[in-house]
Amino acid sequence: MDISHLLDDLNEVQREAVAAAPGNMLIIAGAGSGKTRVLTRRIAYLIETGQASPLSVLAVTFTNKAAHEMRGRIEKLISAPTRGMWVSTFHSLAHRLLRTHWREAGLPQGFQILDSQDQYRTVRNVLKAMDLDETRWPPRQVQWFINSKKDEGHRPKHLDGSSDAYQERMIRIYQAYEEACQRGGLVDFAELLLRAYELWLGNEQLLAHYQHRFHHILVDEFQDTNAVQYAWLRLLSTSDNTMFVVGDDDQSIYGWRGARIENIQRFTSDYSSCKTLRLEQNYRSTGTILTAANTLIANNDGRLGKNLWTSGEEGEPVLAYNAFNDLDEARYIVEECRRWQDKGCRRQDIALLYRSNAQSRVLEEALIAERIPYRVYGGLRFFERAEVKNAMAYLRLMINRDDDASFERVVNLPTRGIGARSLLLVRDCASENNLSLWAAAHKLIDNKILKARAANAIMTFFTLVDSLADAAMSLELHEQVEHVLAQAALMDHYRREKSEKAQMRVENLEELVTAARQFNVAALEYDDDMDPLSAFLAHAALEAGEGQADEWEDCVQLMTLHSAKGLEFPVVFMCGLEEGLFPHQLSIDEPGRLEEERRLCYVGMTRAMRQLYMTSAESRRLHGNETYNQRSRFIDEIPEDLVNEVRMTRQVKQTAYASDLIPAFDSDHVIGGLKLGQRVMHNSFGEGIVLNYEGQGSHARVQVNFDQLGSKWLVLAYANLQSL
DNA sequence: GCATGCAGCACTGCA
DNA sequence: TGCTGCATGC
Repeated sequence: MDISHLLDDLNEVQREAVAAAPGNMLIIAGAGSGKTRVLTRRIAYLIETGQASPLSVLAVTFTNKAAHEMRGRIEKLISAPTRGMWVSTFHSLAHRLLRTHWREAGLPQGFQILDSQDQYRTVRNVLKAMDLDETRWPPRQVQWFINSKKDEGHRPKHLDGSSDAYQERMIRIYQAYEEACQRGGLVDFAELLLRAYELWLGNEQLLAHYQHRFHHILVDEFQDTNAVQYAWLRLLSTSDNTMFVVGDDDQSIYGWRGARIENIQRFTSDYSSCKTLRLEQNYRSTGTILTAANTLIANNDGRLGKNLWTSGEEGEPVLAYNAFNDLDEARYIVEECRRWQDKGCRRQDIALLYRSNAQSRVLEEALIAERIPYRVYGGLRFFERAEVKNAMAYLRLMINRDDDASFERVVNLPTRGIGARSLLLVRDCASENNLSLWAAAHKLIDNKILKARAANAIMTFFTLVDSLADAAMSLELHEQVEHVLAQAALMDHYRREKSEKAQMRVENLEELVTAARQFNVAALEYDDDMDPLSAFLAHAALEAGEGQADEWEDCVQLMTLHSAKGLEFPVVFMCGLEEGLFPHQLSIDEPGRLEEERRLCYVGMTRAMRQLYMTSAESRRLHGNETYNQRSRFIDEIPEDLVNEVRMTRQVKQTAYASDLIPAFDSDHVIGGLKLGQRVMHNSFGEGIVLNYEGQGSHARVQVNFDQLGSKWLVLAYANLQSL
């Protein structure tokens, strides 16, 4: 078999990795160093040289995007069909195992996945049932506690709360939450992984089967594995099979999700025969961008050490723009987008990256105003929209009547006369008798505890769900969805609603039918006989609906820095580089978390191929109120000679904030010799920047954001400001 | 039981 | 800013 096409265009280290003799390997792969290429070529090499059959390959990644891309690339490389080869994310892998071995895993056959929204609601219900005050036991905190324990592999029974009353109570809540999930046949994201691990741990035969099957285990983004994932991989690997793991400690950005960067170091000691290779040649970015990123990341301690280099051109300096507010920042960015576009750059080659989703709005508004098409990744995704989740709740109940999360969602939607009082009875009955809500409601009706009216209403609901499930037998997937929308009167419900969003909701429901029609069970790689509806529900929970509509239209790309990982763009704007926003306020005081922010910055910078922009704003409207922040330390950590400060070229023409406070002004307008955005000096407050003004003559006041003291309004006549 | 309006609150990132 | 819970009136 000719394998030259797999090796010819690789550099020396890449080739060494791809064609290495069997054995455990750790590849430290810098950003843009051809990591995915090495991984896919390695798989193709193993198969084409006859060392592996597709059946014996297990390749794991973290995101669906990466998994799809990997499979696609492998398919192009090899002649054999890739069927039977497992290429997927940790979560869908775990899900698949649990589906196949639901009995051994102690789950009902129709178990459903809880996304974090569902999990939050479930936690709240548990707190309610335990009669705990939400202000003392914030559901978010409880949720975080549960997830972090699961990520560590701890069940309530493993935890000791005897020394700490708070801890003790948290453990009891965790316990109660687990019982609620078990009752409802519900599995959250962390549970998928933990259960899959326990499934193998407690089942030698089963484990042996998979150990025997997967001779070649390949892991992407290894730095993002958490304790359970690592333990799971450890279980699977024996002396007979080999691990090929690829990672970059500098790109570990999921510590908050339990990822353990030290798993990389551990790997080399746990697998003593392991060979380590470093991919340091970068094929993506200009020399300037790489040096800037390298210098930045050098501020972190305890790195494995790595220096990216390129044989390509030096390129342009990083452009830094310090806007005087977020609107000005957005205006600058959009203007630059326009310039690139005019120069012939495709819109999809431009990415606007930000730390948190809330930042997208101002950018979107500016793009809309300039009529530049854009696409936002992440944020509220398709399958997370309320109306879509409601429809999905009916579908889930059809498969699993005990799904309490779904029951709560739609038992009275559209309203059918089941009010808070009746539901309270149902919930009480459920927790007293350890029943699901569905079963508890049945019991209440059988025992004639509910009033006739409420009982009838609930009966209507029962009949509806049962008949939907019956009808589903003979319908195609998308017809099932249509049937639900019609029979449960969801479509009518939203058609009647007269809010502005109603139209949108109706369209989303129509889109859901389309999504069901296009959904291809084969795409999920389930070779067992999972029914299409179950597969669709799992797909919705695990894939939240990225890649809906418009994917191919030429659009400017907007996304968080986290979701940009693994992607590359010729032109990248990193927005909102301000202390408190990036690095985020919640991470600033802890060295470990600050370093993770810095790695996130590193990830962002290394997305850029040709031109990198880093923008910031003196003031910003966030969550409804104005904040004033210093420019991010990350910009200062880049060598000055690699950065070009863009000076403000023009003032904003108008502002969209409270227009009653801020009069419109034109660019030539000068107040008392000062302009907006101008730096000034005050005798006692020090230096600052003019943000705003109001009034005229002797009443004129200016708002100045002082570097040390923050923002103040000053009467111009007394302030004695010196312009700088 | 249900629709509506308002006050209070929270809010990083993701499968 | 946007969601949630609660009070209100029907």
